Amino acid sequence: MIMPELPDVIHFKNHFDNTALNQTIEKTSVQNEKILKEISKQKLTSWLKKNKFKSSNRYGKYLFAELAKGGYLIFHFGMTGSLAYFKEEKEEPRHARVIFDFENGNHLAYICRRMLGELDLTEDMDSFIEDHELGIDALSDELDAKRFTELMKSRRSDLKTALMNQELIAGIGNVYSDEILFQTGLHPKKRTDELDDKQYKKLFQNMKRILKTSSKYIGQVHRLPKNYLLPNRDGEGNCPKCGGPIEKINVSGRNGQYCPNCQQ
DNA sequence: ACATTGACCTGAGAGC
DNA sequence: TGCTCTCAGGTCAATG
Repeated sequence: MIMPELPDVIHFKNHFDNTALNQTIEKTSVQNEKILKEISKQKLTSWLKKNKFKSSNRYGKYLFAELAKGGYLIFHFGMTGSLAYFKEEKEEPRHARVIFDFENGNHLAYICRRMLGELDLTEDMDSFIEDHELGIDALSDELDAKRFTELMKSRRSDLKTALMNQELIAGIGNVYSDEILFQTGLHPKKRTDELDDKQYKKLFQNMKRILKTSSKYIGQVHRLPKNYLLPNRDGEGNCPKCGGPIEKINVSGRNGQYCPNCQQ
């Protein structure tokens, strides 16, 4: 199953860009109004009527679809959200909460099984990002090792919690924080003030590399590099580096996984 | 300032 | 086969 973190949202963005851009939206069907949360069904449907998705931007775990007539439709995927473009009505995916019908007869479904995601509208991306107190995007070119280190050290918490804090760096969730720490050989509960600059640089480089690499193989974990922890989650999977058992660890209420041998 | 806990929400899959 | 029930972990809010 896909847990929508930054690499997954890159994947959704690619799908969206390859299918849904520049087509007139004829109709928007809201199957479950609770997914809108901040906006009304009327506002959404009227805003999108005869409009077009002009481009898209990803920020953290959010996808902003720019509308030809101004403003942005914002997709947040919660834990179980995704997008699927389809042609025939009978192909409509399960748990589709909102469906966009295009002039060409095709459709885009916003799927969200557990209803923890949200669709929203905004006039301005920057103010939305500010209002939601999102930190710098994890893959932003403006984020370098120095700034990353400063951000991480600004919180006195454990590494895993700091990595997942969207106010510091936006985009990393439970799965990829585990992977980044695993690849760097750091224990999830190590404190942010226990690392030196060299270790932070390594952590930073691994973060960038893992997020980029993973985005190419969403839904096909077998194609990930052989030393990744990710395919070994949830099961009797062993550590791909030392062969030892993967253990669960509760960090800030999250179910983290790590190798006690490789991550001291 | 940070940690902890619970609420939101639903269904896949485990276990019996 | 079918029932029950645990569990998944993104984000926010309340409490310690």
